[in-house]
Amino acid sequence: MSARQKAEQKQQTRNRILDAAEELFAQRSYEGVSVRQIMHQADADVSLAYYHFKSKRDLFDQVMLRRVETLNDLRLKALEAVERRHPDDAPTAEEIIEAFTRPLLDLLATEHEDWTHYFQLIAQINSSPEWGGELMTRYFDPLVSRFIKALRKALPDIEEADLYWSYHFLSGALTLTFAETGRIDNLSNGVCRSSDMRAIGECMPRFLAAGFRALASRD
Amino acid sequence: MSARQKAEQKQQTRNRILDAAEELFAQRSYEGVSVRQIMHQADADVSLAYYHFKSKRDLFDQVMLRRVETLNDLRLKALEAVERRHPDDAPTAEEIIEAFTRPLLDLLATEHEDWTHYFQLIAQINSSPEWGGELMTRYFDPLVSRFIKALRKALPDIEEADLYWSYHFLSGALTLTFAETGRIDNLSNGVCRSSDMRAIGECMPRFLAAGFRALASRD
DNA sequence: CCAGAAATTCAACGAACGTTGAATATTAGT
DNA sequence: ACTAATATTCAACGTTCGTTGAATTTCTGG
Repeated sequence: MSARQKAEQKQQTRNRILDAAEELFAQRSYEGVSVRQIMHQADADVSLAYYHFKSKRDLFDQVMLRRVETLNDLRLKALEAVERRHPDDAPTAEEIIEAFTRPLLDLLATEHEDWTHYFQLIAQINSSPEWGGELMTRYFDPLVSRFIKALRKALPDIEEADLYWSYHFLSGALTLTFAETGRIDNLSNGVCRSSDMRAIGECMPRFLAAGFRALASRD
Repeated sequence: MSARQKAEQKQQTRNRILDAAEELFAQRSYEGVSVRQIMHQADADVSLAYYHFKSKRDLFDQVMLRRVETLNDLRLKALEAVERRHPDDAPTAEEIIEAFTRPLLDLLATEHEDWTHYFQLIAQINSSPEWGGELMTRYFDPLVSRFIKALRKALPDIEEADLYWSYHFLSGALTLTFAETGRIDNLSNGVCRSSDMRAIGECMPRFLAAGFRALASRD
């Protein structure tokens, strides 16, 4: 085995640990899961966690970091693609929201197993007062500011506060929806399914864009 | 001290424990808080928790139950009041959403200390796959079904699935907003404040009603 | 084939966990 | 004042927690 291959195997183990941690953190929260449980699921010794990571908290941070860059990249590219289609005028609010949403839909549709736990984790963090303000800001602020700028251009009449509140409502709807908690399955008696990304893609951007426009138009 | 007064004092202790548990559960999640920490904050001995409650989990359930009836009552009354103002025609979607939202705004505006931790707790539960589907259904389904029925009447052209998805988006926006995580304060650099119930009352129902209407109108 | 680095396992630490049974303090009715 | 019930405290149980240092395996480069 070459040194190259060895390094790859180390990454493999590291990723197995990250996978296990991601899934369990998403299901039962940070404090609700022990390092032992994570390492059992990863099929590795407990102390190996502390060879690959500094602490439980560091492991959590690496779980977050592993995917955030990919996600932010995809979303940014989607936004730039939309803007490239509008060299002169501004894109519509719905197009921008589409760009913000589509990458999540696509990832969940094509690589569901890889991403579903991550989005569950984001949802829990987003609505936690302990972690929400701080972590969401750290990981998503640059991208979000970029989208808000685009939305401001699409809706020139909207007031600043209304713009931020609109995004906040969008954020709540998004994170809950992509967390796939099964709530809507229960409530609708099976009429809607949490995992139905096609249905979500159809109605969510329309719903949210209409909300933005309602606050943008004076009355 | 009469037997009556004694019973009241017991309730006082019980409520002190519930207050402490509510606040800490809301801030750091169920597993993130120990019974010892709760009883320390309640300024009482650890084992007193097990005199008043069967277990940690039972304590959690009683925290949920203590406020849910009050809340559901207020919301139901608000809906009935709206319907009484429309003996012939149907209320608008915005009026119904107002009735769903207003009680929360009022409680947070007038008794903020009492209710803020409860709404934080609801938000975390709502977006947790472990608890979300089950608990939200148990505590809120009857009321929510009642509101959805009213919305169906207000928007006769909406398809069933779109109606449930719309409510789902509303639910996400609502729970995140009332959780007051401080996220919007960071993002907006102080332009918006999580605790500004007046601002929320102004824009949230309009935003959400427009979303519902956008899905109700064919295109 | 051997030296040495890298990856993994073993064994254990003190601390904190949920929970319990017996002891104690407080009070109401007689 | 005595009793019985209720409310609260004390002391401890077995378990699990996050973390660590030393031993051991695995493998590469010389």
